Amino acid sequence: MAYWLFKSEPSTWSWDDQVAKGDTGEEWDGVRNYQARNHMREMKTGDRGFFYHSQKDKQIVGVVEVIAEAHPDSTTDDARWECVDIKAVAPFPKPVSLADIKSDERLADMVLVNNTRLSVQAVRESEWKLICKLGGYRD
DNA sequence: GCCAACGTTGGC
DNA sequence: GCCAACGTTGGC
Repeated sequence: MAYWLFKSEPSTWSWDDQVAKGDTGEEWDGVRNYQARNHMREMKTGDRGFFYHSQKDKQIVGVVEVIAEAHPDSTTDDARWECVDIKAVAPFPKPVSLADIKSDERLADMVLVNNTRLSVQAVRESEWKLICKLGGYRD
């Protein structure tokens, strides 16, 4: 199983919006970046991801699950762009902020720290476990 | 609101 | 194929 991180501006698409979709989930559309798209192509049903609020929030607020593998992005006719569907699994009892992550040397290699602009990122298993712990979330 | 970092575009 | 110009993102 692989782990990922999905980043969104809460004013555009927030954790609450995601939760409101329930188990039906929603496609993670609108990605127009090759690196991010390539990550989505690698995703398998059942993979887990963090849901990160950028901009004002700057924290990981919950866990999502991939429920459909890469398919054409319905918001464009451009065949280059694909996306997966995800659903909310559970919120973090204690959201983990960017500042928390930056202050922990064990997370210094996270993409979130080193390539802040990438909207869909890969997360290492060690990072996943540590952040779940920090967030008070039991997998 | 500013600015750094990065990706994309388009002229040559 | 290179590189300058431009647009966007996101942290501060």
